[in-house]
Amino acid sequence: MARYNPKETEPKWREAWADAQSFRAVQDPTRPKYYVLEMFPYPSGRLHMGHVRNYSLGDVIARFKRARGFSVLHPMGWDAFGLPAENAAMERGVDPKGWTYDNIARMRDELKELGLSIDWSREFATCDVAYYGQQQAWFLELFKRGLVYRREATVNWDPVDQTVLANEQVVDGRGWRSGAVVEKRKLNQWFLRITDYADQLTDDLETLDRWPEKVRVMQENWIGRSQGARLRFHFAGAAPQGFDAGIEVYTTRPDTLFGAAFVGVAADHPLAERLAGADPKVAAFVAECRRGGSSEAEIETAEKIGFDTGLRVRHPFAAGQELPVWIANFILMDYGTGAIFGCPAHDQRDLDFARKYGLPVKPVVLPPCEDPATFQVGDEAYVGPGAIFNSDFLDGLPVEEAKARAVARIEADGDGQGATVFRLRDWGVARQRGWGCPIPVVHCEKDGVVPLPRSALPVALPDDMEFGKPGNALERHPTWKHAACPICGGPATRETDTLDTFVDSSWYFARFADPHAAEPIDKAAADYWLPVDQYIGGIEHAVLHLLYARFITKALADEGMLSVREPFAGLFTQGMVTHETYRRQNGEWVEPGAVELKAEAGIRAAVLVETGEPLVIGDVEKMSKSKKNTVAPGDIFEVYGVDAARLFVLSDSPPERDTQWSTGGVQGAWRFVNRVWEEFDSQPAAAPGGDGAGGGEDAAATALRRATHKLVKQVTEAIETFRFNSGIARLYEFLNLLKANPAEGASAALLAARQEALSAFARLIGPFTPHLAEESWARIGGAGMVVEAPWPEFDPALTEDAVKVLPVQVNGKRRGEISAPAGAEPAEVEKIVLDDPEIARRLEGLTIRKVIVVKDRIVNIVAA
RNA sequence: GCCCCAGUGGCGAAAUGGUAGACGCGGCAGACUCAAAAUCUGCUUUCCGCGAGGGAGUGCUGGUUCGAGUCCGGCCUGGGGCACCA
Repeated sequence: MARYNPKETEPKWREAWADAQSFRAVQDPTRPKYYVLEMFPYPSGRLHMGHVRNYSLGDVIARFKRARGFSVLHPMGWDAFGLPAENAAMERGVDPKGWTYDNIARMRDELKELGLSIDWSREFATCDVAYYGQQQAWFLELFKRGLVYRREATVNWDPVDQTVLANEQVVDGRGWRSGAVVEKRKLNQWFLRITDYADQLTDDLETLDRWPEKVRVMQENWIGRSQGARLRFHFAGAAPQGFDAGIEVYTTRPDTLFGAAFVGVAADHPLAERLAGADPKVAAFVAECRRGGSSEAEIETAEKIGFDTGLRVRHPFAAGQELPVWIANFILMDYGTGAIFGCPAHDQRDLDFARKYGLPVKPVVLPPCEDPATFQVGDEAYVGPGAIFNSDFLDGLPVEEAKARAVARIEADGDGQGATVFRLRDWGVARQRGWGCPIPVVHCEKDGVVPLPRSALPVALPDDMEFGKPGNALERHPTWKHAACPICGGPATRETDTLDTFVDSSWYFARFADPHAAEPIDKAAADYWLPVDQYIGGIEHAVLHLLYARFITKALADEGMLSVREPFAGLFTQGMVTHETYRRQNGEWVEPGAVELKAEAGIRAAVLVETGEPLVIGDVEKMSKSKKNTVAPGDIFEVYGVDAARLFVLSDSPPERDTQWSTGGVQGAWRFVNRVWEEFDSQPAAAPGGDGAGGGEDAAATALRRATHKLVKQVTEAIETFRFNSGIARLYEFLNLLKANPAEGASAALLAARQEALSAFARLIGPFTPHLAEESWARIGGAGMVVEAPWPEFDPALTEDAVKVLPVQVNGKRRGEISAPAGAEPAEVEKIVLDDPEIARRLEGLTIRKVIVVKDRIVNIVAA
């Protein structure tokens, strides 16, 4: 009996699958389709354990669905534009394109080694002209629809990467890649009108019932829809020049208007800027506000400061009442209208401001059970429900009703209207980078910004850009940008900004439906395959990629290019792969490969292999180069084979949780692989046929058959509910049972039962350890390959035991057990229990009050 | 501050309201071996007991229930997200 040799078997089966084109996706109208997609990788050149986990998870689903009779699409591609290539180019003087394609070649080999059930004929990279040329095509369509526009805007400028960042790419005031503190700059910028879809993007979240609640909440918060009203305050007396119409504010609490103490505007509000131009004191205050940083820490600690302009406005409801106009640093110009009315009694921030500057605090919402004569607001604003008071025509109304009444009055007076405001901003998509998808427009002196005609596509990147220094290599190129204006034919300059790489990844899933189509998206193919039934990736894209992809899908649907309005029907966010960290006494990190783990007196210790120096075992953290706690998948494959690596990464923790890589763990998986093989290898070739019933009856055979059918049921359910770790645990358990019923010396009945068990087992492990499954299947004479075999079925009659062992509790504590026929009625069970001498002994001296029998489960006797 | 999620052995974890700790890792003991590795077998929540057996136990606390890791209320700790958002 030979030890299982993955180095021989694994490549053999990968070749067999490739030869048979087992994973080719076929548009088959007679079968239900299933589209499994994992977020495609950036081609860094090295596969890491996170990839192994992500793609193994998807592969389990893909292989399972295929076996269940679905027509499966499981493609792979490369998110290939982006800064790392430019950085490599700058540091090492290589060409980003060559560097990227080399990396792709290397990673493709590594991914193929994983034995994934991918249709490689659909592979593409976003840096293929064939891909980004099509992207330019739909970009121009969106341009025509007015979803693309250009304006001067204050943008997030990353001084290290020397490019603009989207709001979503600024985390805690720093660039999400470079970590540099982001500066504010005014630039002419390209935007996609994602805000046109803000309502839909919020509303449709409700339809995504197979998305994690967490992700939906994060998107909802990010879009930040709020219902309120816009409302104009008119100046009492002469209005400043240009402000005859008054000041427009946005509020979500029109019900509290009678509690207004002031009107405030942002420091960069046009009114503040006008006043600053005329009054040095205002100018000085505005300048002071600007000095405040934008980082979270600075905002957190920044004191609320204000400046009384001396201007006054009229209260819209209370005739004769006037409110002072302040400039305040806490009001944001880019939210709402950049102006507010302050109601200190019912808004904490307004209250802090009012206390500081001695403004009146007048409560207008009365909390339940408070006396209007005595109710006062102290240091805490009252934001809860209640009845309006001190408010003229709103008196006595509950908050929600008062809001509606106040808005109705504002609208009747012509001073404003109900309004919805979003936190979401339009998506700034231009990047000042050479390694990206060119924006297909030219700038003509005569005709301005001119989109190119479809016939001028693709606008391809030049192959001879110079990446030796920072900045935009496309801009620097000597000739590329010169072009003819499509309108006048005169000289024009190409746009040298390229698109954010998140644009590239916002539609790739649709391109996979037919990656070679002459149009961006082949409608018939997309109609068949989309939406993605199961999308799998990291939680870090909860807002960025997943929001952009939803937006582009809706925009393309409105363009008639897609029929679906949501790209991903099911989303699964998997956890990270972590590892223990090790440090030398001097604090230096040590990689796991150089560490030997020991246990002395039951306590784990780590030493440096080379010198025996004791190491400090640190926290378990996400695998990262800086902590040196990475393990190269290739090294693991070399020692244990691919299947063991896949199995461990799937078996250790629930998929949504972080999983901890450990040498011991993968060794355990490796042991399982070998033990499985031993069972298959020990089964005689002449064993009776596979339905298990052929060998006659005996107790061991019957028990094994029941266990087999139960196993099929349990593993099937585990895969369907993403509880892969539990499913694998059932397989481990079952293997132990097989070992307890060895082929050697087995009866004919048991051999037949084993044959049935092994036949099911080989197919059940297929999604997890596909190579081992094939080798095992072949060993017991399975027809064809596992990838062609249907998923095993179970006989419900065999998943239920004929005799049930019921635990018996007395007053909720387990005191013994009895056997009863399955489905026995409570009265019958009760009799068995009370006749049991052991139970009777337990009940001595007690009076039975009640006997609870849960059919086939448990008995509880209440006695005193 | 607001919104999610989680808390179970030495560790990763498992348990339709029904025998808590399956399965794996680690550990201990034994078998095989000249020896080691590999492999195999047994034990491994904790306390009392030689034992049979018994007590306690799922972050804390109260409740619902014949019965709670699971449901409800209050708290503690950790993780994630959002936040001068009017």
